[in-house]
Amino acid sequence: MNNVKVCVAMSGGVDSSVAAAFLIDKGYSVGGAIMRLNDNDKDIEDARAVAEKLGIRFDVIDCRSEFEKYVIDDFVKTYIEGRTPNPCVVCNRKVKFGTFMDRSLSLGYDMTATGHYARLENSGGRVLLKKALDESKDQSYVLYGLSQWQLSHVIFPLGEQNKSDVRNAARNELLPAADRPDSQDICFIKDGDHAEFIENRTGRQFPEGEIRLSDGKVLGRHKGIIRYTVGQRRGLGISYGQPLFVVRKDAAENCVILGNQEELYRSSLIAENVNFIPFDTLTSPIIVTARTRYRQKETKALITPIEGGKVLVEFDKPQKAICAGQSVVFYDGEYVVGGGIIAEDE
RNA sequence: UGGGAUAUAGCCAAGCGGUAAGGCAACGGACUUUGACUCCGUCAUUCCGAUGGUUCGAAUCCAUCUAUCCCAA
Repeated sequence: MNNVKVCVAMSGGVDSSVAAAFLIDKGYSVGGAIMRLNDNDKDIEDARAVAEKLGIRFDVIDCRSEFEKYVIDDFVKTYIEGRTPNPCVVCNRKVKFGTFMDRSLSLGYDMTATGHYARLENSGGRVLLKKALDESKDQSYVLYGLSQWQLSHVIFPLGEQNKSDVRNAARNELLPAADRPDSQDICFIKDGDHAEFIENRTGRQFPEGEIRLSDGKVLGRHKGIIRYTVGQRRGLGISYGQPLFVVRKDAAENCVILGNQEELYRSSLIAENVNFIPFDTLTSPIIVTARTRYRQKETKALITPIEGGKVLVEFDKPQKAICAGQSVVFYDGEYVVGGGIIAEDE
């Protein structure tokens, strides 16, 4: 038994539900709360049902304005600039472990727990972030942006678990969420059409433009630059004898540039909005392993601090389809060293 | 309207008398708390521009027509 009061961030899904159940079993004083991010009540009612089943307190914390301000506006802005955002990274840093956590703590809780697959370790006065034991479910990539204060108020009950164990636990506990499918896609875009979402939100239309080959030859027309992302192959509608990929987007010229697979490789990039976990600031170059997208195998890289608080990342082996707006995350073995948002490739 | 060439799925293309390769695109699925990538599957059974003919059998040979391209006028 302990008297630590933990607020579990409930989503109505399997992971957060089982996380709550685990903490109850461990003797924590557990309550639940859900972020209200939109006007849809479905998830809220699902989460409430889980909380009732578990017999715990349940609160709804309204995060709509912060979610719009930090996540959706950034998402839209980044796309308009011709880059490809990762809203989950921003949401975790600003909303889930920001607004939501602050408000849950102000309800009287000591800690916040989530259903993320990742681990924490106290060491030398800092809280370190580690990959999940089950690397196939590891979600440390989307958590690199958390501050020490945030990490020191977080519990990840599922960090040592396998997904199948979690599902079985949900069934054993007869949790309503047991067979709910894993979440995927952008939570605030229902039909998967992010371009339509951006057009509706901004009231703007993003005009057609040229699709060019990297040598300048015009191959066809695109349907609005926000519909494409670097590395994309499908949906281009261009038949060329070999597969073509988006190698670059030119927002100023409103054109999409295509090339073959080889043209997708870059050996370095510059990251901004960087955050580090084991230390506050990168003062000298260090060797890490790095990934430039979620669920990618890491590659050895040298990271060097440069002006403006940015970091130069130089890879051992060229990386495919480095995409501005996505996050690069640094690791040291199973520890997350930090990460940042890709500003440009070189 | 002299000569030559080519006509195979949305695009490129193999096939050279024995019953339609492959690539690209597209579509479907898997994977995935972002966008992508990747992987798996589907995609010419009134048929190989059209119509006739030769043959046991033709996209493959022959004839005619049509279309397109090139050269020459």
